[in-house]
Amino acid sequence: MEKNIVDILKKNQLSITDSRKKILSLFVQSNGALAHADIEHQSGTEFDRVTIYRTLQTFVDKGIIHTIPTTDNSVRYALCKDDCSAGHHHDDHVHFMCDNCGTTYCLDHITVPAVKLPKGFKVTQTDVVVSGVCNNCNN
Amino acid sequence: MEKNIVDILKKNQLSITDSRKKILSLFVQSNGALAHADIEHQSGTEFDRVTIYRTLQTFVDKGIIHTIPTTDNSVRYALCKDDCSAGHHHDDHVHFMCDNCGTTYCLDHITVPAVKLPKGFKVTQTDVVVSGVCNNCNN
DNA sequence: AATGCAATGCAACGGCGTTGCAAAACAAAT
DNA sequence: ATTTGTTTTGCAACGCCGTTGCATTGCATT
Ligand SMILES: [Mn+2]
Ligand SMILES: [Mn+2]
Ligand SMILES: [Zn+2]
Ligand SMILES: [Zn+2]
Repeated sequence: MEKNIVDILKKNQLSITDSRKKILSLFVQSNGALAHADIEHQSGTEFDRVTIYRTLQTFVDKGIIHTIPTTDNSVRYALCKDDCSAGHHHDDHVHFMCDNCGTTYCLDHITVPAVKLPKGFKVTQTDVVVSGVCNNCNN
Repeated sequence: MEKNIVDILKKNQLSITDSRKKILSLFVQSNGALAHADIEHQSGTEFDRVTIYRTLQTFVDKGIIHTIPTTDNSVRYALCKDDCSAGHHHDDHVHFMCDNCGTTYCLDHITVPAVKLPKGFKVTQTDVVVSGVCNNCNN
């Protein structure tokens, strides 16, 4: 869906460049989250790594992708399927990391549970990261 | 409690060294989690930063401290108050990061909720990181 | 086609975490 | 207390990650 990719960029008032088209298409095709290294690898020497960093940051700012907290503290990104916009992310779903294949999934339909905190604590965001074996590896 | 510190080290079959005593005492005194930089700062030029890295790793291996997943993907450590031992951590409590003062807390009495996952996913660990304003800043 | 502005590539930098190795410190035995 | 073997430490070096400044290129608009 080359068309679809361009539409997403236009809708977010981003100019259409090769790197943005390529990187965004990688996210659309992928079913799991992508790290900077994944993108660098999958796009060969096509783009400078700085461009990848900047493109990822732009996409996050625009609400096109969101960062995912991980237990191995690496930075991963995935498409926002929620109604995210510039400066307002609403990706309140559970994330899953497979210990076997390393894939990180957005479980978009599993919303994070409410956590009761001690008096005096004000909650603004809750992140849930589940580790284990994914349905793809579990057969 | 100089005595207490040494006891913990002995109980874990670790030789008693200046760096281990110092670093462990920092954790015992602190009410929040510590990053490598915090320890480096609070111990001045007393120890090489490599020693701090190795000491932290040793403590994690022994089940004395545990790592804490954070949303800003920095590495933080805190004392295990649960019955953790070498190779077997059981720190299934919620962690809280204050957006205001930056402190990361172990909410030892708040256990992580069970999360229902789609069929085929096997859960081995669940991490919950809550962000917001802590009870110390909220006054 | 020309213009103004935004994005990219390149080079350099600082910070983080790791590794190898020699020196120092520790624990156990004499 | 001294010796001995083992563990820990400090130092140096390295690679990786993410950032920044700046000149060049590419994009969108007229
Ligand atoms: Mn997600
Ligand atoms: Mn904890
Ligand atoms: Zn898997
Ligand atoms: Zn606070």
